[in-house]
Amino acid sequence: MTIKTKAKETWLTPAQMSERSGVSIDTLRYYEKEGLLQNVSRAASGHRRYSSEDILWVEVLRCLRNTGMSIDQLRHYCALGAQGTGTEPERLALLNAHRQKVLQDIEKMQKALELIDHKISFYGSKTE
Amino acid sequence: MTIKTKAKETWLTPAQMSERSGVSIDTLRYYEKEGLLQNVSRAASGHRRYSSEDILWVEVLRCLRNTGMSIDQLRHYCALGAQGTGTEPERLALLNAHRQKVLQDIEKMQKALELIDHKISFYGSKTE
DNA sequence: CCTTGACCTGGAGTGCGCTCCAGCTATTAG
DNA sequence: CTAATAGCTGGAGCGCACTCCAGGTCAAGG
Repeated sequence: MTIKTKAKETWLTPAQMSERSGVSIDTLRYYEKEGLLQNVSRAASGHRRYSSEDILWVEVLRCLRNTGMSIDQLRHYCALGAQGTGTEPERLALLNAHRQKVLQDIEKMQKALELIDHKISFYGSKTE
Repeated sequence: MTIKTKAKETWLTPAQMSERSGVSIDTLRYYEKEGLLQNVSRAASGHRRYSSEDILWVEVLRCLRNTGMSIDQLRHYCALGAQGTGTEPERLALLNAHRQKVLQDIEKMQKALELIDHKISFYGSKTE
């Protein structure tokens, strides 16, 4: 159970959050709908107010998304987080598995890069 | 103009080509339709027969696709190749631009990896 | 009071890169 | 000859990750 410190936080409006995180407002709402972003606060008006915690978490989400984790996997990971204590081993396992995948992806990219470089060097000489 | 050596080549059927290249038959046809795979030979029956050149080229296509080049960009690159001599500088430029993008992507992945590792190390200690 | 603009919701639409399908032809095994 | 297998075509369909839209609410400025 994460205890939110009641200290004055600077809440961000959707527009500010979007600007700050580089994620569109629509996508933020989409993430929330999919359960990737939980317990987003609301102003009396019903408008969202994002906390600094949310900012950090969206950063993590983007990091995982950018490295190829699917929304579905992310949803699973977040669901574990929501269940709280006891799920840490599984969460850790998921992260480790993802880490391996990213390492492999990087390797593949580097292999591909070699081929591209090779192809480029062909153009250096006259014949294709 | 690429002059095909008339020497006995071992032509591959679509099924063989698919097996060999790891690209599905449907995708091979799709690539051809999109102009990424040109002048594929045909048997008298009308069935495709892929040459060893085709094998090599599909490998290049996959390499570029795997590193994030879009079908659209690939189409452009292939169109240049089809136009023949004179387009080499532009082709080279495209490859170089792509190379830069791949380098940046690798860097981003490595940055992301750091965050993931950091997150993983958190689970090593007890608090999330 | 009226307008403006940011935000709300549920749901429809989009773009990409395939993937599948119907209906047909050709080749091969028995 | 027949049946099974592989391939052909044009076009429809799919999954993912958003992205957009209609129709409505709310708060502030003039």
